[in-house]
Amino acid sequence: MRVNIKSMKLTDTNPTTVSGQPRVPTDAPASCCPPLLAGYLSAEDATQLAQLFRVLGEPARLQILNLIAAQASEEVCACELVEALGLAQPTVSHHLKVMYKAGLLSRDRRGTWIYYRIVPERIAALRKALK
Amino acid sequence: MRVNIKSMKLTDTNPTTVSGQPRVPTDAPASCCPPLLAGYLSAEDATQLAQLFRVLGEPARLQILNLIAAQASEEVCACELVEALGLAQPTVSHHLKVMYKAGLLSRDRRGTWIYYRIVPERIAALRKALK
DNA sequence: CGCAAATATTGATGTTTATCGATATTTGCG
DNA sequence: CGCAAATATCGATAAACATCAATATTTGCG
Repeated sequence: MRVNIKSMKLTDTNPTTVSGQPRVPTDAPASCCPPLLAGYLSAEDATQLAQLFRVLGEPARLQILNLIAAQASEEVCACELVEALGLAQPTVSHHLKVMYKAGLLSRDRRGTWIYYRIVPERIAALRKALK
Repeated sequence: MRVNIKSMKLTDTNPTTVSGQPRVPTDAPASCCPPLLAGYLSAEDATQLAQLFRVLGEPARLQILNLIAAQASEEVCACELVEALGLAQPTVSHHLKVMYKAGLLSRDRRGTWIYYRIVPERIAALRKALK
């Protein structure tokens, strides 16, 4: 799919922060779905929730989360991940994009590097959905 | 180099119970993986855990869980699911098999019918892994 | 056994997606 | 601007998988 330049500015990249504040993509709701095991789950809720689980359904992505969580700084540079995961750079970039779009990661650009953090509320929402 | 994410080897059906006791597949460990966000997650752990999440990464399967949880009897007949989900019978059968093999569901055959239950420990393990 | 109902398997098909090499874009710096 | 490093996108490929129709298997019952 080819996105033209004008719409790209709006949909794809949102302005990066120069401060130290990580950002969260606008299209990812903070909490997604009602509890899976209590109450009624609509088809749309099921689709949303499934999409989130699917993001976690990839070993490399789980390892990314684990690697970030292991840092005292609570963040990790994308460049480090390439080496740590043993995957090609485009592959890592893809996984980061998927997780970012799912709202599981926030990003913070500092110069050439981009640092990723876990969005804890998003993980908590997932845990909550498993109630 | 291509990393081959090995799919679950579906050894065929294990013996079903004739008694009223639900069974759990032997190849599914009760609890799977160390916490995702604390401690070190090995590649194998990541693969195992990802496989579990992937099972949940399908709306129909989430709806199955939700439907079972909605029953006062805590169980549901496979035949009811076909109608409830609006999917073809083979498709439902497939989803049930996947969830059963993943240890998320237990089954109990009573005559021609097969009743499925949620395996709560398995869900709890998943929630625990999201810590 | 023979039938009917429930469930499972098979085979085919279309979609999604993980992966990589090649290449483009972004960013800081001199 | 021009260069180098980090990241993103593109295009291709292969694997995984959801889905269904057709068919097989299982089960209870008479």
